[in-house]
Amino acid sequence: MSAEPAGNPDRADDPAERAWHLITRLFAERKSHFPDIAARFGLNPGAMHALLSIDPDEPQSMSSLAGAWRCDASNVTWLVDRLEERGLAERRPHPRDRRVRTVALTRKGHRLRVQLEAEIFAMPNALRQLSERDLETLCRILAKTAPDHA
Amino acid sequence: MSAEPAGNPDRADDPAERAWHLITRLFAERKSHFPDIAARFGLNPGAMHALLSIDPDEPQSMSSLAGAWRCDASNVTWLVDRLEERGLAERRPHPRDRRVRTVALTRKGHRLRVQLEAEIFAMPNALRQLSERDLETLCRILAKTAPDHA
DNA sequence: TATTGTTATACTCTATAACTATA
DNA sequence: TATAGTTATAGAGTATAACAATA
Repeated sequence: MSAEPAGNPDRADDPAERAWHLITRLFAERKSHFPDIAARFGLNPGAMHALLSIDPDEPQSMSSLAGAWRCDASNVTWLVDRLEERGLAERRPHPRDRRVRTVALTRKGHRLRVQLEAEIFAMPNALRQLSERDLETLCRILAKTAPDHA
Repeated sequence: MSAEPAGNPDRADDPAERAWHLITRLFAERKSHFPDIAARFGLNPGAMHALLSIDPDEPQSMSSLAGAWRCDASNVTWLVDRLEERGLAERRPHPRDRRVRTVALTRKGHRLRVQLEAEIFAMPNALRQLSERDLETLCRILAKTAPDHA
């Protein structure tokens, strides 16, 4: 949302808040570039979101996309129409239920998605400036926050 | 964009990429809640973005907002109209240039913004689970990435 | 004459309701 | 009868162009 870094100044003495503030600041620097990136690829926010969130490996039904995107089913129809027009996605029949249509990225859609991800999730330069040792420490600690951490 | 964590799997051996992957994963967890939060406050994405990005301390001109929001000036007129209708922002005359109108948050707008920020930038629980010692280490390293780091 | 902001207008995006096909 | 998806339609949001006021 805002390009401003986050964090409650009243809790600057809380190390968890301070850490989160620093993390959001790192992310805010990227976030401000999103509209430019989308425009450069000729994508509107909806198409960009769709392209990034369609599972590249497993086709999903229209209704599951409506759930994931939190929008009406009729809007999924419209959005997928736009992606199909650009050759980025395609509807496929469901192997068992003939009512269902699944959506998959085309080869072209895949390629665009990869390019898009590279720019959207590009690492901020600020991180690159840290020493190898600091980066390893960062990874070790942050790994503990991952859902699959033992 | 996507709720998926980011990072290039091909570079999993690069500690900077690994660290960034872990950070984006933390942020993705928050990002997925944004639509709910906006809906809960009765805000659409445009209004939420506007409320968060209007400088609470210094009124800005319509044209500067158009630049910041990367949209047409006529859309700023429309958007600010909506905020004014809800009593969240108000137009003010510019002290010297009578062509210019500046936009400022009302007291009500300020209050809503604060509430909004608290939810948007709420710290993920995963961070809270780290030890005091890990959090301090995190802060020490991340502080080096801040623009004002000596 | 150039710039700021608004208005008139059209186009894009999204939702609601009615409909078709299948289960 | 219920569900998946589309179509018809209306409404919200955004842009382009013409305009009024001021510099």
